[in-house]
Amino acid sequence: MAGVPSIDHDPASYDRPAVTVDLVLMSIVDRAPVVLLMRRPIEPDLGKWALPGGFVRIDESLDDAARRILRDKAHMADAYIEQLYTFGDLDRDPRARVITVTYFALLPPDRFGDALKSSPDLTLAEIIVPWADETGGPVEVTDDSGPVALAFDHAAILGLAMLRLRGKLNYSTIGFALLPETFTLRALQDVHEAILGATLNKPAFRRRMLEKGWIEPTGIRETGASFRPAELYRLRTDF
Amino acid sequence: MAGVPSIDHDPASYDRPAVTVDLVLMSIVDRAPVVLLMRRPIEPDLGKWALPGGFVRIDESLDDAARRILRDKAHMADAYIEQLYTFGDLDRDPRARVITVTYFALLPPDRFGDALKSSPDLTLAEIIVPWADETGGPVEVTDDSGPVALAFDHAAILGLAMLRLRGKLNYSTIGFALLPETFTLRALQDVHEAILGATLNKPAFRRRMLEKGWIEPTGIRETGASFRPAELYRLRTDF
DNA sequence: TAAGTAAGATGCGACTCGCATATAAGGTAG
DNA sequence: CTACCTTATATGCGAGTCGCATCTTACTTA
Repeated sequence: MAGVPSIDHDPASYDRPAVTVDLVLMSIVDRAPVVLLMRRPIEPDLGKWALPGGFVRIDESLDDAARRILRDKAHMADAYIEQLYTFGDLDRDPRARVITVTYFALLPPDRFGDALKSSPDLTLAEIIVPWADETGGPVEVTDDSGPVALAFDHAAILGLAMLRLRGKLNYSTIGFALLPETFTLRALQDVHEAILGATLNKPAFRRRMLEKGWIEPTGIRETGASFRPAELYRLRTDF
Repeated sequence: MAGVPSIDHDPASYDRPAVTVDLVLMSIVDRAPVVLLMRRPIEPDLGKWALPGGFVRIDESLDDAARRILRDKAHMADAYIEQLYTFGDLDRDPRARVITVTYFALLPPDRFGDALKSSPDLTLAEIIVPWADETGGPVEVTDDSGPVALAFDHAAILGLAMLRLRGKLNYSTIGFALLPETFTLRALQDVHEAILGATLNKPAFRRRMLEKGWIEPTGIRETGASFRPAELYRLRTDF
């Protein structure tokens, strides 16, 4: 979708803020939500961890900028991506007035392997949500070596992403972006539980998912388990 | 809330897009949603109706820019205001690359009187939503003299505002911004019905609103009606 | 062949919601 | 003063949803 402003002056007559895009790239690892972070190579907040981001070029749309940064900085191929919020307070960067449009994307965890191998300045950090339900607020982040210091107010941006994700989980197919093409109902429930930070009732979850009509059975069953194999489902593409 | 980008180059080394803020100022008149529009005084789309908007200054936050435009261009005092979405496609304005952050606000209808009197280039146009439920899409707009031609793709922006408004109506106190300080349950239901474009069941609506705990009775009753007077309620401020 | 484990199904009580209907409280007309 | 009109407010009931306990199924392992 594209909008057009109501302009009544020559745009060139104003000083312009810089515009950047930051990405919240999330996944689920070991039943916990994680986010891709980059170590900042320069001041300010040198050495702290930050969301991957970059400037919007004059000849690319915001969505294109988000996809370019996804590809070049986060080393990811295309993914489900969605605009989150735009941050425009003053003094967000000591060097210049910067407005940042944030996007968030969801990917299966195996999609992060190449990115993490390509650079030691990338990490997948676990998100700990210290609030419940619709409360909102900043989140905390940890990796293998303990709590992670986030640059700027990226904890608040991550909190907004978690809030949006939780809100959309039940009335959109957003959660399936974290799963491979075929999956079991148990795997789907694990994704929901990780995002919501709560355990769900199995029969009720199963009923709800099947009644939504989003998924269809493949007729194939999981293999390898030492117990009754679960049926594999896929997201329907024919609506 | 304020975010800070991940910057790894000097911001000054890039060409910068212009950034504007557009406002979707909505109300309810005669049980229909309406929006404040300005007639465009210049090309492009001269003479068409557009959302009030303007450039973001280098020394004001996005939220401050929205409030300034609300005051100066729409002639409104402060109001409940909320960021909607940011539009950043190319060629949105033939004169320059422009990124527009949209906000929407809700006001009781009497708050528009001064603004409409102050300028013949302002109008309150009725919004006709041609879709139901969560579908989304552009809306149509009419005023006393029939269908109104909207500038650019402002019909799509308005559609997004209606979608957001409908979505938040049931789990936030957003709808109360359209009512005076005290109101009857019937008036509250009229607001909900106008926004949702559907009639609601009266006992169920009343039960739901009272159970949410958002409102409290004032002990005062409506006067003037030639039938049983309704109790006046107010939005609780003590949470 | 029995035991163990998790998938998948079923039945039930609590709760919500729409709807029909009943009662209450004013004004108005005679 | 009283019957009547209109809308506010309350209540009771059936359908549908959801959580939960429990039962059955299917596969591996000992």
